[in-house]
Formats: sequence, C-alpha cells, structure tokens
Amino acid sequence: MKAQTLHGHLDALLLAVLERGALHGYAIIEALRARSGGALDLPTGTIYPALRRLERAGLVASTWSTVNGRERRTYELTDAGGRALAGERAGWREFSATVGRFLGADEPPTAPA
Amino acid sequence: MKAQTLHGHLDALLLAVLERGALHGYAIIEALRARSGGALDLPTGTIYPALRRLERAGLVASTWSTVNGRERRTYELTDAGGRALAGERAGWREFSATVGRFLGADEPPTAPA
DNA sequence: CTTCATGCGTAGCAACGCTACTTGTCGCGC
DNA sequence: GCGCGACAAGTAGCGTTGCTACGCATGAAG
Repeated sequence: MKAQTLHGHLDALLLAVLERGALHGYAIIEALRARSGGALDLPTGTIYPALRRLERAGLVASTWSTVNGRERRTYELTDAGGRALAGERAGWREFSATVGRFLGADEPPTAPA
Repeated sequence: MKAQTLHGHLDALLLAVLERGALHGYAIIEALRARSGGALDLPTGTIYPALRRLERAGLVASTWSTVNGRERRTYELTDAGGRALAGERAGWREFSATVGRFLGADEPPTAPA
C-alpha cells in the first residue's frame, strides 16, 4: 500500500491501537503491522513524531520505564483521546462512505440482513 | 467533512467523475457536490491545479471551447487515465479495508461467536 | 450600476508523512 | 572480543498535496 495514502488518518489509527491498551512506540508499530496483516509497516520516523503530536494535543499520555536496560516510553489514551477517537471514527465513516460513492466497490450499502 | 481528509484521494475522485463523461472544471465541482450529497464542496483553487496535475501526468486531456462568450476547458479521461482509475480503485479498496479494520465502522470485531 | 453566477487561473502557505540518519543496549555467532 | 541484528527512541530536512485568498472576465438580474 502506498504510504502517503494515510495522510490525515494516521492519528486515528494510532488512537485506535492504543484503545486496546497502552503500548510503547515500537510495539505500536508491530501492532499496526500485525493487525493490518502486514499492509501497514510504518517507519519509526513516522510514528514517533506523530505520537509526540498526539501528546502535545493531550490525546495520549506517556510514561517512561526501563525494561531490561532499554528505555521505553509507553503511551496511553487520555479521556480526550477517547473522545477524539470517537470523532475520528465518525469522520472516517463519513469519509469512506463519500469516497466510496465515487470509487464504488467496497461499500456494504446499509444492506446487511 | 474536514477537507484535508481527502489528501491523496482527490485524483482518484476526479478520475471517477470524468469516467462518466467529459466535463469542464466548474461542472466537475458541481458534479462532486451533487454526487456526494453536498459533502464535497471543493474550491476552484483545489480543482484547477489538480486537473492540471492530471493533465501533465497524461491521465486526462483537455480541449477549449467557447460557450456563450465564456471560455471553457473540458477534460476527458485518457486511456492511461482509465487504467490509473482502476488502480486507484483497487488501492482505495485495500486502503479502506485496512483502515476500516482499525476504525471499525462497519466491521464487527472478527465475529466473536 | 452593482451584484451574482459562471468560468478560469495563480501565489503562497501549512500540514503531514517519508527518507535518512543518529544514539544506545542486549544477545548471538564467529 | 567483535560485529551484527533486534529492540528502542529520536531528529532534520524534504516533497507532496490541498487550502486560502486573490485576480480576471462575461452575462444576466436587480
């Protein structure tokens, strides 16, 4: 998958990963890779700055710890982050529905049953 | 809908609109607005440069005409544009499936039962 | 005559993610 | 002991992309 397609949706992805529990940066990368079936393999230079952005915005909080002599910064969702995630989810739904109407195909058109 | 969410998908949208027939810039904006139910209301400063980008890339071709004393530049999909659109569609499908797996919108969590 | 819809276009900006690089520990193979 | 790869965090600089804010012109409506 072309990487820059993510533009504007990375934050939401990060929040979604952290929703399931606090993780440190490196683990987040692995979680994204695992849960996406390998489609998402983001470089550290993408993740770390994004995480700091989210922290500055108050959507995540971090704590340092040392595990086996290695420094770890573990991030967890704040309340504001949870709320933001809900908004991002709604935004994603609208966005994907809208674009899907043009690019067609993948939309289960409100017709489950 | 936040505008910059489009990032990276605008070209695909444009190609998709032109797939149904040649249109001039202004009409493209209206077509996007109409087909999206008003969700997509893009300013000319977004559309025109994008169209020129696509033309430079050989994905669309333009012809000038004068209608009622007004100059119009009409764009139509080239063969390469059609092929590119197919690729964009595939890319969109993969992208929305991947992000959807995290933002969950329409995906129940891997069917617990 | 002014305003609005139609119609095209550019300049400059800001956001975002990527590439490439650095720093450091730990464990394994040679 | 030494090098290398996995683990772990980070920064600097760049390019792409869309947006805001303009400018120009015509025709119809008030």
